[in-house]
Amino acid sequence: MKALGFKAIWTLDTEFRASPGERQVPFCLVAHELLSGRVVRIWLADGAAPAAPPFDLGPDSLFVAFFSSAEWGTFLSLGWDLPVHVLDLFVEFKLLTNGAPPPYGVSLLGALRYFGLPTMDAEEKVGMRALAMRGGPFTEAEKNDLITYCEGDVRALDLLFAKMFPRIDMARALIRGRYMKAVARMEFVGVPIDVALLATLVTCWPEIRTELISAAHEKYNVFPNGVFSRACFAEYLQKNDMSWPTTKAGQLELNHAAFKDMSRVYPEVEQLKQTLHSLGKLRVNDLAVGVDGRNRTLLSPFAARTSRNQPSTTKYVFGLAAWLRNLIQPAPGRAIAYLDFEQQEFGIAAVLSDDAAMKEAYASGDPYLAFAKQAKAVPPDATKQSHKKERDRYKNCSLGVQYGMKEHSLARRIEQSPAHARELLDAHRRTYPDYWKWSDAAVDFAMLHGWTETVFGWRQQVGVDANPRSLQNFPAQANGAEMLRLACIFASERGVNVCGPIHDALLIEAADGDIDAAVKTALHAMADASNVILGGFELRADFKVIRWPDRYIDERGEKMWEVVGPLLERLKP
DNA sequence: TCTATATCACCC
DNA sequence: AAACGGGTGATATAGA
Repeated sequence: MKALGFKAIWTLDTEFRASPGERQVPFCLVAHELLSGRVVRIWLADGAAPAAPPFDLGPDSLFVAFFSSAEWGTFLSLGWDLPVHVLDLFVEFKLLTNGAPPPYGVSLLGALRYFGLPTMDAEEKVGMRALAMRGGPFTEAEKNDLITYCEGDVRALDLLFAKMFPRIDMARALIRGRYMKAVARMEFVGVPIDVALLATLVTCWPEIRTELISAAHEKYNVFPNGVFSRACFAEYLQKNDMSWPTTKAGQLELNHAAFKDMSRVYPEVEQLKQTLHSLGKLRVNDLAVGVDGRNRTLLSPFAARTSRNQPSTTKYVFGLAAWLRNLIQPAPGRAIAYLDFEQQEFGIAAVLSDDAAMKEAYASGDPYLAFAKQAKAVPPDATKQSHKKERDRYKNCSLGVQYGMKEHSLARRIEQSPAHARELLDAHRRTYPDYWKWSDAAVDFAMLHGWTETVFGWRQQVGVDANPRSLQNFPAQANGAEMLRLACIFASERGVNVCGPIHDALLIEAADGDIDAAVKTALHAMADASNVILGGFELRADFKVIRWPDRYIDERGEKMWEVVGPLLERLKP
């Protein structure tokens, strides 16, 4: 460990209280310096916390923790700086076992058991967690229990670190650790929410539901108790002599796609389709909003096999249906900006495969229309407006290829014959031969060697039963995740308030007068991230700024607001 | 009655 | 045999 060149190596753990949407309330911290043997135990609640941590946070120290965004959240709550170098054993354990889930899970307990290390009694852990959840005030005995428990996890970390150390690629692990700091900052900032609209939506939704249902019930008679009934719908179909597709299990196919298909044959089910769709998803009760009106939740970094974040889809506003993004609104005097990479996966594939035609298509600014031109399906002077339909087909083909889509699904998607879809896919192979050489080789490599990895070493173990389409998609998606992590790191370290990541995008915030500068810094961060991952190739990024009193508007939500908006106006208290 | 599986919703 | 990648989560149904 001395060979690493650090003057101090601290393992550390903190205890705190976490409530939905709120910042952490710190209780205690224990840290162990491995070279000197020094141990620090600090009570952090009741105003007992020091103004700064009692150790050097500079580049000579390494800080080792497990799921350390929690620790850095505690630091931020205390107004402390964050350390320069972080090694996160959760992330490294996740990496070590990626693609072959470990038998006891990826928690600290699971990792300890994986290596045959002694673990704390699970019951004791549950008890201590309950105590932390309950929160203060604590008796002296309870304080002591929490610190002792915290110290137990630090001792466990010491053992885990020793076991894992030989298998850690330190240079890259430190970048991943750096991301865990960025995660803590994003979780700390959160997404500004229009809490008044949220409250109205929550209060009025039951009534809106009732109105939508009773209108549809009059016509179709399929909501007998205020809920959609399959049996009644079957009756409706029979009475009107309508045939309807079924699932493998023999049930009526009731998803949106089926309704969409069938409403072409039976236009009379159109209204029912819309009603069911509107009723489909309004779950805002779990949205984690703090008393300061900000949406904060665990971002679950590195949760996906491709290393993407995977926050809860009910607690994180960007996981909800797109129309609910209208809830995102900067406070008076503030502004937000949404910045996203343009056609990120297409660009990554073009650069990593070094396919000249594909890179040219990306450089054109409209890769999908460029593809259609390269395939000679449209004239060289075609535009988005003049050849909308063709562009849409080539776009769907481009996107589908990334996921390993075949002619059957593509045909369905573009509502053309399988032969037509086949022709598009063939055109892709003809137009981008080097991409296909590279992509096929990547799949072959993964199957032959049993692993695949990104440019920064995010590796996935690959079994013989692996889905080849998943392997085909891995380079684009996983390198995209690497890129966004770097963008988050650069932006947050350069002082931008990053509210959260959205796979290929960032939401940032600043005072109204500072937002343009913040956008500029964030765009630079994204460009730098692209240059690092793609060896000097800069993907373009797009952005939109939203200033109070405006709110985030997602065009996919317009239709829904046409239905919900007026009802809300009429029903709101 | 509880749990596993299927289906569906939504996101990038 | 299937043929769209990575996910979370709610709900309905089947089976132990």
